[in-house]
This record gives sequence, C-alpha cells and structure tokens, in this order.
Amino acid sequence: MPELPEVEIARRNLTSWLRGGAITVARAPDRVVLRGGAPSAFARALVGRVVREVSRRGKWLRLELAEGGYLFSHLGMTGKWVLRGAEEPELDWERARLDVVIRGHASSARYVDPRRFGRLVVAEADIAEWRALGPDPLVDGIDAKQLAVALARRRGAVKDALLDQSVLAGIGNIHATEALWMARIDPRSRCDALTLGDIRAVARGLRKSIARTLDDEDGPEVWYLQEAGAPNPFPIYGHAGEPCPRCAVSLVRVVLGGRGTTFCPACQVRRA
DNA sequence: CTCTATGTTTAATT
DNA sequence: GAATTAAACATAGA
Repeated sequence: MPELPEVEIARRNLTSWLRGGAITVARAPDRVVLRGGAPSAFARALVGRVVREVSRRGKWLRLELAEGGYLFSHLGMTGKWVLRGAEEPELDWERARLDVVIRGHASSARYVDPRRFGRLVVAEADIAEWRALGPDPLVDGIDAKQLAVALARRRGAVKDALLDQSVLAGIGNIHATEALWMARIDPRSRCDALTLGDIRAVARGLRKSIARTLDDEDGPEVWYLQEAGAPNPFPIYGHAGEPCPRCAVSLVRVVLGGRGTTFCPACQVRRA
C-alpha cells in the first residue's frame, strides 16, 4: 500500500498493539512473503520473545526484540497490518500473524497482502536493505544541501532520483509527483541542471506532502487502507487530463522509470 | 479483454 | 563497466 506516511502510521499502530507484548503465536505460512525463509524459523525466532520497540526507516518497519534480534517488514505494494482479536478467523489474503499478550490481554496483529510484494525477514542484525537506506524525511529530516550533493552526481530525471531509496528513504511515486508539482519542477528535469533553489523547493514540497498525508490520519484514514472505490485524496497524482489546480492547463501523464508520472506542462518548468 | 496500480529486484540492452 | 530500460513478481479493480 504504502509510502512513508502510511508506513509511519503502521509503525504507530504496531507500537500500540505490540510494544511490551510477549509473542505467543508467530505464523507466516506464505513462502512468497518470506522469500525463501522457512515458516518454522519465523516461529522459532519470535515465539516467547518480547517486542521492545517498533521503528521505521523509509518504507521498512523493524520490530526489535528485547532478547535481541529483529523482525523486518516491508509492505510492498498492497501490504498492511491490522489488529484483530486472537480468536478471530483468518482474513482474506492474510499472510502472517503475531499474537501477543500484554498484562493478560491477548491480541493479534495480522499481515494482509494480496499481491505479496511485501516481505517479512527475521534477522539477528540490521539487514542490508535497511542499512542501504538514505536519510529518512521524518527521522533525520530532509537537508536541502545534502540532497543537492546527491543530485549533483546524477544525470537522469529528478523524479527517478527521488524514488531511489538511497537518496531519500520512503519517497514513492505519489509524493515524488506531488512534491515536484509543488516545487513547479518538471519531473523529467535532469538532476544536475537543478539549482539549489529548485532543490529547496522540492524539499519543501516533500515535507509538505508527507505532512499533509500524515495529518489525514485523523480524518478519512489512509487512502490505500480504505475499501476499493475510495476517492483519491491527492491533488495531482492520478489526475492526468484534469485541469492543473494552479493554472488550469490540462495535467499530462508520461512514463518515467516505468512509473506513471503526472505533471503540469505549463507551470512546472523543465531544467535541461 | 485491456490497462493500471502505492514497490523493488533482476535481466537485458545500450 | 556504467547507465538506462524492460521485465518480473502476483493480484485486484476500473
């Protein structure tokens, strides 16, 4: 489902559901989501352990066990964690569950993922994918100068660079699209042609887009978590053919790095 | 039936 | 070798 804001919400949820809990059941029968890891090893690594903390970097979640070791969770395209009672039946597309007991109260976190692009990894130490992540916009903040240094070495399109998790961790297609619109930068612009002012504007756009989605948590819940047919809450993403909210020119869709990209051909300027 | 999809990895091509 | 592109993964919904 997710980009950074949704994964952050998942982190907050998992923290409130699991932190301090002793794991009584750990099941992940799905070999696809385990990517070759064995269901028996999953259970062995987790049952009887206590969840000390749930953290996040980019789109990765990390459950830290009090006894040492971690469970890493990536939600892929359609993954989500939901809370159920321990006695409730298996859900559609349920790929894993973690049952915990906290002060005598039992609950069950279920991992649901229709497309199974998500992953669950048990490990003794931080995995390579976690260590390779660049600065996280919430944990570390976005530093425009640092971003400028990373972009100066690249020749490809800005949007591709923003999707690179080693440049910034957690940016996905939606927030890259929204931020570039806010910054009035054409997503096809070459990285090394951007000015520091451009990059500052992109950084501001990213912060704003992420913050806005995070704030919506109170209101209409995260879009991806809603039932099918829920309205798209983003102003630009998915609105090709509709008028630009700023200048009313029809928004255009192109493909960059294999991903659909919407932008305004009139008020987003192309640098080289 | 066709097209698209919030993500990442790997194979193929330039 | 580096950079760019396409394909693959598995499934749902419009």
